[in-house]
Amino acid sequence: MTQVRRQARAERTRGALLRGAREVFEERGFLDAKISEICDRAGVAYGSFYTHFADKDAVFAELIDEMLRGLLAVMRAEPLDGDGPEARIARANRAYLRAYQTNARLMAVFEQVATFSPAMRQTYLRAWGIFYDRQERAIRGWQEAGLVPADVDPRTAAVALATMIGRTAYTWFVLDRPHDDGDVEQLTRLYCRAIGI
Amino acid sequence: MTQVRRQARAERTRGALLRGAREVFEERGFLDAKISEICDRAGVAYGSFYTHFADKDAVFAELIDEMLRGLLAVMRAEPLDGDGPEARIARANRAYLRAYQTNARLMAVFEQVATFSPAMRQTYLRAWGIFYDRQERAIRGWQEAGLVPADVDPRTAAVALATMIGRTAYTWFVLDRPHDDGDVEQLTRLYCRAIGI
Amino acid sequence: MTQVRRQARAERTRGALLRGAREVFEERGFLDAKISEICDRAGVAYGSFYTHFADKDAVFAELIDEMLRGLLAVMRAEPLDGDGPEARIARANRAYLRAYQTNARLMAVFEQVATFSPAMRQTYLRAWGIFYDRQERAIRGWQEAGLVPADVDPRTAAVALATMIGRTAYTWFVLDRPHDDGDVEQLTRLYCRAIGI
Amino acid sequence: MTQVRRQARAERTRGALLRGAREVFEERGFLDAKISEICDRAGVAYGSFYTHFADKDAVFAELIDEMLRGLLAVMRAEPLDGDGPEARIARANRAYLRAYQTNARLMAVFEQVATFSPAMRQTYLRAWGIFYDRQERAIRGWQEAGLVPADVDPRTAAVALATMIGRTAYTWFVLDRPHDDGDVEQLTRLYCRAIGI
DNA sequence: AATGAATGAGTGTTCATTCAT
DNA sequence: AATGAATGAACACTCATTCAT
Repeated sequence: MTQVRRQARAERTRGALLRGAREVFEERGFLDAKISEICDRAGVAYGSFYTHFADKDAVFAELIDEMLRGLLAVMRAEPLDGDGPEARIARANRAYLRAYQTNARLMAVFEQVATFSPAMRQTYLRAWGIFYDRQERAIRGWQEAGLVPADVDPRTAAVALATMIGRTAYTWFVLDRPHDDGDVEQLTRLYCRAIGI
Repeated sequence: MTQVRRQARAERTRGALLRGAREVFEERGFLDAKISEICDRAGVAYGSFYTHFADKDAVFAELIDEMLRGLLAVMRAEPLDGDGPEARIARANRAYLRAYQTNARLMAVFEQVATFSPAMRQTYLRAWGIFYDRQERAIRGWQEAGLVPADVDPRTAAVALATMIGRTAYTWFVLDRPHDDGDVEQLTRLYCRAIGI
Repeated sequence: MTQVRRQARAERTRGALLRGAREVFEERGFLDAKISEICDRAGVAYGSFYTHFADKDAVFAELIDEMLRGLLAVMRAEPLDGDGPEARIARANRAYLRAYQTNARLMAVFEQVATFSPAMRQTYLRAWGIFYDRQERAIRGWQEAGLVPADVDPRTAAVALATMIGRTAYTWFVLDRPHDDGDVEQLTRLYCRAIGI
Repeated sequence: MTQVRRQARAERTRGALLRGAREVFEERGFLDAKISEICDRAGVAYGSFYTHFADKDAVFAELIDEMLRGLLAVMRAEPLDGDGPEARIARANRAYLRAYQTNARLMAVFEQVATFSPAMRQTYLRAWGIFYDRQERAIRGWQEAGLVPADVDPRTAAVALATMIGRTAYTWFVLDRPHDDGDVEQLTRLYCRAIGI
């Protein structure tokens, strides 16, 4: 029982630390985030941080994993309006942009860290790999169904168009380029036409 | 003449420093670049750095300005094969990707720094603004000539497609995603189709 | 209890640092005092300095506050020989000079720092203000009691005579002007006569 | 003739440097005075400073010597109102305070530097020695003439009272303690009474 | 588990002074 | 004499991480 209580307490501390870390990373970016401030926000003693995380990179990695899992969940939950490739593409784009916006501040830090941390770059590449694969499979399927012309290379198209969507999200929600809701449809139209739909 | 000789010496030192800085930034990224190493590479005393640059940010900014100017020059020099929108788009993409590749390592650092330095972010946004504007004008012109459908929004399309090309360059040359020469053509085809050409 | 022990350790470190700082400031003056040397004297790691003090100015300020408090305590403890204004003035002068002498080396640094640090200048002015006020009140009291002529302006006299005593202490104990014990009496006689006693 | 012209030119440069130095020292104090700023003010090349002065201390010393000479000249020029010891003391005090005020900003720096530079401290002590001696001689004379009681020790009184005047000047003109013109008379009255006049 | 004091490596920047023209 | 570029020693401060209670 003491065991259980201890674990519960530890879990609470850990959770507080995670929440504090997210706040601090979002406000200051990775480089200017101080462990001491994370502990302050968590209402936890300075040294306790290291009871739960190996180092600064470790909390960050955990936060990103959590965010990425949430992102996929949100995307899966996105409703499909109508059917056919266009509806699917619209859904994927809408879902991605919505999920990105929700996490924009942490996403910004993710992109930042991927820039100088080899480990985080791997995570970044892996996440993109998943998107690329998924879209490649879809395009390939449409192609086999005769909905997409044969001269489209599914892999290249998937990479380029996922990149377009992904970086547009960054441009809109991190760099704050002005945009409006209609732009999401425009984006989908560009995507569809690009692969000949 | 003495005047000139003096300036010449200073110019030489400054140049050496700039070259050393580029090397070091490319090898280590901005954060791990040490002024002392820059000076070593330049064969110049530590303090001389500060004779020519206010600080680390200042050399970096100068390097980026220089690179950006070079990039535009290279792009202007790219030959046009054939005519019509498709040839123009192909040319722009080819030029951009080639120029990016030439400067890939410094570009990577540019993207990194834009991630945490407000000043560099401004430079970054300004540079992209130029590309967006240029492509928007082109699309608008084709639209007026009846070559591009009316339902394409020139601004949104320009931003999205420039982003696609730009981020693909990063993906290929910085993140080292595999790609081959044919992919450039694929990219151009996607671009053209996306705007209905 | 653990709490107490912890605080006790911190208090010990802090005290060692304070003692080390006093030594170093006294030997080298403020400008040539190095944090590293303070830590060496305290037998403490470099970084520990910053666990206890914000910066060099902060330790110094604390040292000065402590010294000033001690100075007032010593002065209050000075015995009064006889009564009447002359005895009181003699006592005050004796006390001040004795207390100054005890702290002469740190006093010298205080005067030095007050010369270029606005914050320390404030402390300096405040401390003098206390002396001025006290002597002004005394003179005013004697004046009301008919012991001091009406044409003496209590404030001006207090400021000028406190200044005389104060700067004489500096001259004797910091600048090492030769002087002997009888000079204290001379000083008191000058003070008394100056205000017509 | 070239010789002469050269010398004249050098003299001009030197003078400009001296004026620039005074400005900068007065504005920033010794520690924050930069050779480069002195040269800027003088409209002279950076390196030329060392053609005329051995180092920063050297210009400062020269400035102080010049100021001290001027101070004595101003004091000698002060008119004597009436005769007798009181008139002489009034004159000396008036003269000193006036001369101090004229040079207050540089005086402040002089006091500052005397605080950490052994050489400047010597100059400081020497200058005060002159004042002490002069006042000691005067008091001794008046004592021999029966104008001052025998129990006054001329040396101690001279040192203490010169100190009073000198530090009051600092207090008024450097530390900006409020004071008015009548205070000069008060000061003189305190001085006179102190020595029994 | 929690606490918070202790640790110490790491580096950008300043600026007086020197020196080659 | 004048110029101004080159030099390099010197140092405070930060903060992630460790560790004794």
